[in-house]
Amino acid sequence: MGATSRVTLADVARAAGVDVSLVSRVLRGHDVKVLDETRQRIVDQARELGYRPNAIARSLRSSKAGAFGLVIPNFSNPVYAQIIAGAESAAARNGSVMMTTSGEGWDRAEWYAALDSGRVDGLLVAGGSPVELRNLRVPYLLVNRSEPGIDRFVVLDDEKAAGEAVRHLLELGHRDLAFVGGPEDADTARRRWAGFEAAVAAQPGATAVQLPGDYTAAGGRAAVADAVRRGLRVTGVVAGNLPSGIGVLEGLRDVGVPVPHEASVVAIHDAEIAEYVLPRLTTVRMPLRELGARGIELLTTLAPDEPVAEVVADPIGLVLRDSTGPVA
Amino acid sequence: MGATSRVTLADVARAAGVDVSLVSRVLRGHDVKVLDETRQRIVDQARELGYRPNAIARSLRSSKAGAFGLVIPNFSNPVYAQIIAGAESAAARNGSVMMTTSGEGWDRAEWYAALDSGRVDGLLVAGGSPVELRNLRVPYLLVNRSEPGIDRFVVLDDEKAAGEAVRHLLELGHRDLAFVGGPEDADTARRRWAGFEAAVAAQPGATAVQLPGDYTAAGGRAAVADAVRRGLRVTGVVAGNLPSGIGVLEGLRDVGVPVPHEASVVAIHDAEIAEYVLPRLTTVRMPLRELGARGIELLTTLAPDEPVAEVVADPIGLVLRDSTGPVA
DNA sequence: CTGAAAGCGCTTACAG
DNA sequence: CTGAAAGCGCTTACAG
Repeated sequence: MGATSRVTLADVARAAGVDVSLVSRVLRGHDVKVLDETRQRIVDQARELGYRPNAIARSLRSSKAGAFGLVIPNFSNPVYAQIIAGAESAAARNGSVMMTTSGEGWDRAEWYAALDSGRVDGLLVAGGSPVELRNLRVPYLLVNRSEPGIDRFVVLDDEKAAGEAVRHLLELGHRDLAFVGGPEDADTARRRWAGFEAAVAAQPGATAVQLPGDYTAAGGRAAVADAVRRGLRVTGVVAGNLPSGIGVLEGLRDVGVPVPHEASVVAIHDAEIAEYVLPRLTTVRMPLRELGARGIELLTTLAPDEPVAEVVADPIGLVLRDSTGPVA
Repeated sequence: MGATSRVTLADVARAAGVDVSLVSRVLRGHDVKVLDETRQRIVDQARELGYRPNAIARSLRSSKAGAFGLVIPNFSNPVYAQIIAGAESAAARNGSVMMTTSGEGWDRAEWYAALDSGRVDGLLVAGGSPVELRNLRVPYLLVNRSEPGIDRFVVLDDEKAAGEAVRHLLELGHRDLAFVGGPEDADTARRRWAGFEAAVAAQPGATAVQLPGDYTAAGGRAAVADAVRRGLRVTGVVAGNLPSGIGVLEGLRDVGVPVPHEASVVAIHDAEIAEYVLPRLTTVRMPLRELGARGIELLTTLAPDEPVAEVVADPIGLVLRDSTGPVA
């Protein structure tokens, strides 16, 4: 482990017989004009001693953390995994590490204070309470959500995605369509409903109804099962997200409606789990990686208080599996 | 955003008409004996100015990062979500933030250097190449794996878990048992096989066979399907992990063996996805949260180079669902 | 009870 | 081409 007293710039300088400032310049690979021999001595000694720059000291001096934070509500949603992957790649290109956290076990306020303390150059916020954001010093950006009164966010083109789902169902001949929504405070669900409704309205004779959901499998299951039991006529269902879609599959089974023979189901968002359910779930793939990457790019290029309201629209596309088919 | 020039201790000190050192002591809530009136003035001014301590400066001064890192191979495996959750809670209790990262997009060596630079007080390593670990300055601990030549790790009681799975199948009357293994380099798979074999051996007349897997659904599917096609007689299958188990379900369907009527399947590890497949998958729940939490505890209590080889054994337990039943 | 000083490990003008 | 100085924002002995 060799956690024995870290080697500092001063150690290298002493060993090489030069000043620390010269070591710093040489090792950082700056504009330095040094004798080849001196440079060699410095580089050799640095390697010999196993010198590693101290990021903390560098940060303090330069007021640059070399790190970005990503706040998510929890790690068990595959949607976040994709956002994280995109953000990590973009951060790497920037030479910054990505540090993702969900603040489980912390008091919200304390936790935000701990994050907002110079440790990161910017914060991507994909979850957590928006109230605390206002007081943040560090530049932040909402990803995959917008919030009234917050003028910095990147979202996906939820309307387009819902529209794709509807058009797929319409092409298969479905006319009685239902949308399983999300929780009250999810702006994504509102936009998806808007896209759903608009796409249905474009088809004469087609009807749109919204079923109350909460973005969970249990919610989706109950929503469709209840609706069918109450006599709702529906052959095409668009689920607001993946868990809902899986729930819808179960709900339809509960009430004896075979999928895709008597009803088709499409969910917004794609992830591996869609392959594992039965029938394999048709989805609309969303550019989540691209969203995460774009978030980091904006954080690195925008002024800290520059407003931004961006929509990442591509690539969005239907992933055809077994839960959709022609109308019976 | 107010990203305008951060407020420092010096600003508060000036406003309160005292020295920075006093402000530091008061705000840190140390042993300080101060006039109530002075303390009040300091506290008021700090709030008034919106002072937030700079974690970087504090770190540099105290050589304590107040953060722990967790390295995982990727975020899309639900097993890691549970480890992360446990680690975050434990870190919070310690007043430290947890920063999780997978290094996607980085060159391994560069990335380890970026992590090993004073940013964290310790590193929990649940993935990534072990070779780089040797050169690390920061104290680290392997979680959920062991590695030859590395004497710091916490693992789960994989043998016990496999044993539980086997005993469940034996109780149901199954005697021809198969284990779907993991990749060559997964020590967890070796331990699970050992536990499987020992438990089967304890039952006279029972037979154990190992099928080659790779911890993926595709691997599990191919393994059982091939085995059955080749004429292997098996009614009880233990899958080395969750994806394998889901694959086994599909493989059995491929070759027309109904589950649980003609074969039972149990997977090691439990997560929400087990509820979503058909039939719902019986699993052995592993203490992953506890593992993550224990990792952080050890990192905070152990000397940096103190060896540790710990097994987190509880709670391990069967989660009975629909993929197991009495022998036909 | 409070202040002045030193120093954590760097980087960046500024001299020479 | 190289060195000496200042300073990033803190904390912690040490004085008084």
